[in-house]
Amino acid sequence: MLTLQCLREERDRVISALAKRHVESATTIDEILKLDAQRRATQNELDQVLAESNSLSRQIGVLMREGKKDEAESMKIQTSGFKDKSSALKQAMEDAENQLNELLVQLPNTPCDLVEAGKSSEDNVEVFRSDEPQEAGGHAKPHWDIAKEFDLIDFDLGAKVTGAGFPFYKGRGAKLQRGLIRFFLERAEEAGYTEYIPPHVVNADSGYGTGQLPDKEGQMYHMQEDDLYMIPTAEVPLTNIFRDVVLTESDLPQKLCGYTPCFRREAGSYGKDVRGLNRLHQFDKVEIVQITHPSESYAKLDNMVEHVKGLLAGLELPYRILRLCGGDMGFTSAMTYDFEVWSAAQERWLEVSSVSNFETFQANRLKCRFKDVDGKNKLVHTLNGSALALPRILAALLENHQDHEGVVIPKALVPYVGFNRIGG
RNA sequence: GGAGAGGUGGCAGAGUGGUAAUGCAGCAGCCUGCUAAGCUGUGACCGAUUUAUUGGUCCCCGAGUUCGAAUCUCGGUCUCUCCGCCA
Repeated sequence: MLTLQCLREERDRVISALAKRHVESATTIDEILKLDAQRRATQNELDQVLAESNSLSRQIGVLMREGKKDEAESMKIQTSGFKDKSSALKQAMEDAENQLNELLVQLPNTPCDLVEAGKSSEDNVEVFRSDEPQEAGGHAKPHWDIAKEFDLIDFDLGAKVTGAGFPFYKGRGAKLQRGLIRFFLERAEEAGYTEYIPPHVVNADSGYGTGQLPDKEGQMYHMQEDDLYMIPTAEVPLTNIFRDVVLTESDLPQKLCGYTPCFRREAGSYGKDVRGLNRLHQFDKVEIVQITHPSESYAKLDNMVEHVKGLLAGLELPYRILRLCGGDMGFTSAMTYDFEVWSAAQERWLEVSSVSNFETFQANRLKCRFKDVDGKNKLVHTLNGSALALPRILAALLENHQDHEGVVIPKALVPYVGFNRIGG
């Protein structure tokens, strides 16, 4: 969430930045500032009461030690009233703080200067397009047909055993999946990311830390009995490693990566959007995360974009990169690049990666800071990106690399999957 | 799942009702005739402010008892040991 300090000092800049998201924030922010002032005033009053009561207690302590019980008893009488007064003030302070937080949590991150205003995905800016040709063949088979023909994925079986959106991968389909994961992880390792295998289930504090809670409560599977959430992305456990952590400046940047399954309820999706591998309740993804010094987060964002470009080039897939406009960006992000691969049979773009800089928005919730040269604690910047999400990559591989007899595996991937084509 | 023990600063470690000893490490300053020793300071969070200071909170978390809680009571959580179950 946004910091109070930022709202106090840069009220107008925040309002105009949020306007890029079509969020009208002036009223909320002014209400927050009012509550903030109120809270501080209450705290001053409370501190005074506590100071007086502390000093009396201390004096009683001295008298007791000296054995002057009568004097101590008479002094106790003076303390009556402090308790009511202080608990009333505590309550008032807590109320103001709760109200303030409730409002603060509703404000999304401020988009960075480069981000266009824009209303929807229509207004995203294409910043790059690869040289790979986008086949637009009426003859191209959709991936669900290819998957069936070569028995790579069984959607019906998944529906029987679990439900729609939970496919089985079989035989070469499973190997392809495993090979892709290894390919992505090893490329990340070469780029200096340390691999983690995190828990696939997290507690509510972690969900709050990265911003899934309270905003996107309904997106995650929740295990009521233990109050735990299945992760919608490895971003959640990986970034929460740094919750309540103070790093030293030389620890920065931290670069980590991890493969996990991701679980999303995706309530309300339907139609061609969810056909085949387009949208699943469980899918595999390799995620990269960086924790950086504020001065270099945008340079690192560029590095991450380059890294993902390298992966897609290795897979020889046609793709484009979009800089999301204010209206289409996620709640917590200050700037996001989406990667989309071309689906030859569906003749449309499929999102396979989203690379974002959250600046201090997550760090503020996480309380992840570093000690700067002056010994002051400052919030870090957090970034993450998919590198990459598997199902749509698999779909694009099957559709774009098909020939008359089957599917050709791109050279870079062959060592990881152990075969160079499917069929034929 | 059952029984027991425990959680104090970066680390070690005292503290059974009067407001957190001591040691080590790190950092900064001072001193010093040399790989040293010594001395001083040293956290986080929320505030006030004349930026020199200054109030409050923090002994795993939350409630309670008390003028006063690291210390007593209740609940939670995590760690360790033993038993049971188990890939």
